[in-house]
Amino acid sequence: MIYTMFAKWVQGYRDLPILMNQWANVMRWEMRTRLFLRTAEFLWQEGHTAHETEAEAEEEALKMLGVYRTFAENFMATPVITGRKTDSERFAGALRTYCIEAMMQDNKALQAGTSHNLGQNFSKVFDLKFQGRDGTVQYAWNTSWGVSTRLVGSLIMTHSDDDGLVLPPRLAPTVAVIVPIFKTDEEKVIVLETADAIYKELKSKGFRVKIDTRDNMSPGAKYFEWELKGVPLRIEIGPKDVANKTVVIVPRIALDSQEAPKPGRKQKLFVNMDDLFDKVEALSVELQAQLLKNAITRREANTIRGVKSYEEMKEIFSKGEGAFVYAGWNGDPAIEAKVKEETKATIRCIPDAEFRSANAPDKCLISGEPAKHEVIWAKAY
RNA sequence: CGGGGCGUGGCUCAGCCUGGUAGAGCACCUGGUUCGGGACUAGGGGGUCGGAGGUUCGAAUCCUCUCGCCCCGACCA
Repeated sequence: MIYTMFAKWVQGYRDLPILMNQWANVMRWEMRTRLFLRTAEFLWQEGHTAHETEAEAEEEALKMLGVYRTFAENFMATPVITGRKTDSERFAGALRTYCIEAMMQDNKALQAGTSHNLGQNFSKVFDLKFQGRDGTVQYAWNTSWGVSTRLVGSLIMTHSDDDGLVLPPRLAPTVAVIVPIFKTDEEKVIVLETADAIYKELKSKGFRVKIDTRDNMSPGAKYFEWELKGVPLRIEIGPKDVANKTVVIVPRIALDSQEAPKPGRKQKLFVNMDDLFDKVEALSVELQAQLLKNAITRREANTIRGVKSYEEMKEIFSKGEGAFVYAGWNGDPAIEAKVKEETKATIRCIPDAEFRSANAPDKCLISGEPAKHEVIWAKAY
């Protein structure tokens, strides 16, 4: 449909480049579905472009991969590895398929987004031609790229812990929840008045905040409930706080800048009411960064480089879900098939330079032949 | 499509083998005491046991059929 329209719209090089983006619900026949990661119906975003030159298309494909990476890292706090797919994992009609790969907490890999340089494959099928600067008629160069609601799954599986969901502040519908604490009726009046003032102040400054005034629940029960829902910051305010003009802020995850909490405990930060807004803003920024940092640390701790033999790699994948294993590969699809058969691990990508090992292996781990690429092996969702 | 499992108050499940007054925890309602990490206590409401048929004096329980859901495999973003 999109290429049919492209073919009608594009006559000369001045009509290029052209871009169409759409959000659409997609239905797929899936024998086995998995919540968020593989559903029979899902919402996705797909973009398509047509360009005058191959170089321009390549640039676009890489640019969009970068956009996805930025969103994953800066908003979802989910670190990703950018790279290229091998021929066997490449999108059928593409020249090259690029991807962002994330590691979940069970060490399995999840493809979080893709971007394809389609070459002229589609333009030839749909007769998408234009008259070039030199007067000759040429086929356009295409790209396509997409992400889906699978990103929701990756966010959940990257950050959540035994207490429940953990949401990055930049995406959390509620960034902070205020829990008032009181015993007597007199305390209730005072505390609620102050808590409400704080609530209104934060809200008026554009902060996404909620106040939990339910009186049929103990404060502790509320803490657990909001933690379960992944709210990044909790603001506790009780009679003592009102008297001291302070509040207690409890971050959803431990922050490196604060003293480590005792096991089973959470960090409690005593904050002056006067600079509450600045503090809350700073803490949400810090928490956002902490999430990304924790996820990178976890990924690197479960990444294995310098594997000596295929036997060693098989050993790694025989235990639990394994790891990201960096190894040399001779470029032979038969090797991929063999490893998949024997370990269930596949080549997730040929990583970009930034992610390659300092001293990349020069031999294929499986065949012993000279390595064409350093690749990442992992079990995938 | 092949293999396995499950349907019992709102939720999670026990009871079924060996038929005999439908249960527990959570949730809900009322009172009292509580409230800075999931409150306690006393009382209370709520269930055609997925559906149909059969066996039996008697079926949540045994038999037959049927509907729905879940898990595993191949498949796949």
